[in-house]
Amino acid sequence: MRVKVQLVSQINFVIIRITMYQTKKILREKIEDRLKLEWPVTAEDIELTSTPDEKLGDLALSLAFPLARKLRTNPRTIAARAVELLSGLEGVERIEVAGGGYINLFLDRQSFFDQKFKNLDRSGLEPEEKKIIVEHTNINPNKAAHVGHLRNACLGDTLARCLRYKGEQVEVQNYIDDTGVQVVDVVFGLIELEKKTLAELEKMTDKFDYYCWDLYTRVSRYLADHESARNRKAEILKKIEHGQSPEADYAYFVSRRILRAHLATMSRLDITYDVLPCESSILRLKFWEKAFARLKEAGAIYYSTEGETAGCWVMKLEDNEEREKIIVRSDGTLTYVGKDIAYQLWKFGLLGQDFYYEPFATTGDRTIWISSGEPTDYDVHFGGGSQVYNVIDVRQSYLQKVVVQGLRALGYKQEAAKSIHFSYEMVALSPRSLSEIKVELSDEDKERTFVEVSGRKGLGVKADDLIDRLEEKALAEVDKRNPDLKEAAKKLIASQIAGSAVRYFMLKYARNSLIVFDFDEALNFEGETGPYLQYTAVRLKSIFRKFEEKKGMTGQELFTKVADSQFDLSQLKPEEARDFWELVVYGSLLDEEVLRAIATLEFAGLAKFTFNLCQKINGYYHRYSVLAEQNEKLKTFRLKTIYFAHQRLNQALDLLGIQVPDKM
RNA sequence: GCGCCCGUAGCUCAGUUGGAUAGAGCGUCUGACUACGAAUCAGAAGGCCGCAGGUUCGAGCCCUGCCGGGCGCACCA
Repeated sequence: MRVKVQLVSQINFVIIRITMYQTKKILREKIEDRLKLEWPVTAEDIELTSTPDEKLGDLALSLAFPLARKLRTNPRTIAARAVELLSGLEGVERIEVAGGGYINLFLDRQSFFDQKFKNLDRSGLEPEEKKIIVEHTNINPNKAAHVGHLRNACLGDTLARCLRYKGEQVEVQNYIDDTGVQVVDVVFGLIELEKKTLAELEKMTDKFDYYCWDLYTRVSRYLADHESARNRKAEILKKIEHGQSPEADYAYFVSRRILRAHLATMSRLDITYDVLPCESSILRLKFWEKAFARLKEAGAIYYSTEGETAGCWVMKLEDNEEREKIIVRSDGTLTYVGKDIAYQLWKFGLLGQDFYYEPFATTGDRTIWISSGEPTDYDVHFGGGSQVYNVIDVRQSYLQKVVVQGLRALGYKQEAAKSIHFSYEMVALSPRSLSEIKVELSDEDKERTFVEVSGRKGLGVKADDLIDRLEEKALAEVDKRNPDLKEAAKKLIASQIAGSAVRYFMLKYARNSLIVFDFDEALNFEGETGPYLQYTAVRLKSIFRKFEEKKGMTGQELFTKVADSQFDLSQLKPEEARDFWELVVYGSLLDEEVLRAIATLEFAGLAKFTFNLCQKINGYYHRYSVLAEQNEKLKTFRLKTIYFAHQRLNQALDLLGIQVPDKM
C-alpha cells in the first residue's frame, strides 16, 4: 500500500538550533587574537576538538605540538604559556595542560546552559551558493527500482536535506532517460515478443514495473541469442529518438508508466523531486546541437579520420593523451556523454535555453514538474545552478570526468570546479539473499562471495519487495504493542518504520563501502537501526504528551517561557551534572556534523552521531526519572534537558529522512 | 597493462580530514519490566588495524613495496 506521509519538518522545531558550532567559532577568534601576539599562529591552526574523556575538559587544542617544532622547544612549555595567555577567556571556566602538551578548555557550564537555552535561533550556519542542484535517482524508466537505486536516492535526498538545513536553496532533479537503449529493449519486447498493442498495455493495472523487469531480462537474453533482431532494435532506437512514430508512443507510455511507479516507490521513503528533465526533451529542443557547435568551435572535440575511431567526433582525455572518448558515433548518433555535457551546461544555465514544463505529480504540497519539448501554459523555470551535485555510482567516474572536461574545454572553469560527482559504491547481493529471491546463477557467479545487482540479468532485490517485507514485519510488531489502534493508523506507522529501516541502512555505510545486501541485516529493527532511532524519539514524544495532558503546557512553552534562573546547576548531584552536560554538549554538535557531512559527502558519520545521541538520551532518562520527579525545580530542569535533546534528535532524524510516529 | 577503491573484534561496519587508552551494532554470556514504552537499559568476553619498511614528538590514517579482493579503461548507459 502507498501511504501518503506528512513531512515532519514544518511543525516543531523551527526555532531551536542550539549549537556548539557558534561557540567554537567565537572562541577560535578570541584565542587567535591572544596567541598571535606572541606566536605565529593563524585561524587554521586553532582547531577546537573534543577531548577523549569528559573529565579532561570540553574542548581541546593541540596546537602546542606543531608550534613546538617550529619554535624548537617543548610542547608542554608552549601549552603552559598558552594557558597563561588564555586566562580569563569569556565563557571558559578554566584551562589545563594535559598529556604531552594538550591545552584543554573547561567551559563555564552554567553560562553555556543559560546562554544557549536563551538564544535559540542563532545557528551560525549560512548559505554559500546562489542555488544548488542535486541530481539523483536517475533510474532508467524500463523496469522496477531495486536496492541499488534506493542507495542512490537515499544519499541524494539526504544531501539535499543537509544543504537545505544549512540554508542553501536546493533544486532536486531526477533525470529520465526516456529514449535510451534500456527503454528501447522493453519496447522491442512489447512489440516483437509480447505482441501487445498500446490499448492492451493501458488496460494492465497491476505492477507494470514488475512486468517490465521480467520482460527486460527476457529481451536481453533474446537479443544476445538472435543477432538478426538487432537491426530491428536499432530501427526502434532511431524512431524513438526521432519521435512521432508508433514506437515512440510505446516509449512514451512505458517511460511514463514506469516513472510513476518509481515516484511511488520513492515516496514510500519520503523522497521527492522538483523536476524531471527528460532526454526526449533534450533531443526535441536540440540542446545537443548547441553544445556540439560550441565544442567544435572551442576545439574541444574533433573529427577523427583514422584508426578505430575514424568517422567519429571524439574528445581527447586530459590526463591521458593516448585515449580518446567518442562523443558522436560514426553513424551520426550521439553517445550518452554527449547528452550529458549538454545537460550539465543547462544545469548551470550556460545553454541560453530552457525546457518547457508541465506538472507531472504531487507529493504532499509539492509539485513535481516534468520537462517538455513542446511549449506549455506554465511559466516555470529550472536549472541555472551555481553548484551541481551528480549522485552517480563510482563506476561512472570516468564518464563524469569527461563531462567536466567538456565544461572546462568550453572555458567554464568555475562551473567545472563546481561540478561535483557524488560517487558511491554499488549494492551487491550476498549468496544467501540470492537464494531468497530464487534466482539462478551462472557458474561464474556461483564462485563469487557476492554478485553485482544487474537489471539486465534480472539480478536484484526489488525496492518495493524489500519495503513490503519491512512493512509486513513492522505491522506485526505494531500490532503486538498497540493492538487497539485503528488498522489505517497501524499501517501508516508500519510504513514509517519500514522507511526508517531502509534509509538508515542505506546511510550507515560510508559511501566508498560496498554494501553486500543481506535480508537479515536490512530487516533488523534493533540496535543500530532506523527503528531504534525512531523508538527513542517516540518515547520522548510520549513523555511530552503526558506532560501536556497533566499541565496543559507543551514542551516548547516550558522550554521558552519558564526562566532558566529557576535552576542552578550547582544544585545537581555531580553524577547528574555530568550526565546532563554530556547530553547537552553532544546534542549541540549536530550542526558541525551536518557541515562535515556536506564537506565530505559522507552521511555515515551523521547517522552514527544520531544513533549515539539516541543512546545518550535513552541512558539519561533511564537513570533520571522525569515526570515522576517530586522536586519541581529538578523536574523542570530535566524536562528542559530532554526537550533540548528531543529537538536536536528530531532535526537529525529529519535530515536522515526518518519520520516520528506518535506511537510504534 | 594502466587508473580508482577496499582489507580494523566471530560477522557487518565506524574511526572527526596525523592527536590522548582503536569504537559501535549483531552474535555469545550475566543482569534489569507492579513501565515517563524492554524495538530499551546496565555489564562481560572478544584486536600483530592484511604483511614489511619509511616519514615524525606522535601513524588505523601519510609515502614505498608486497599479498588478497572489487570496479573502471565501449561507436552501452
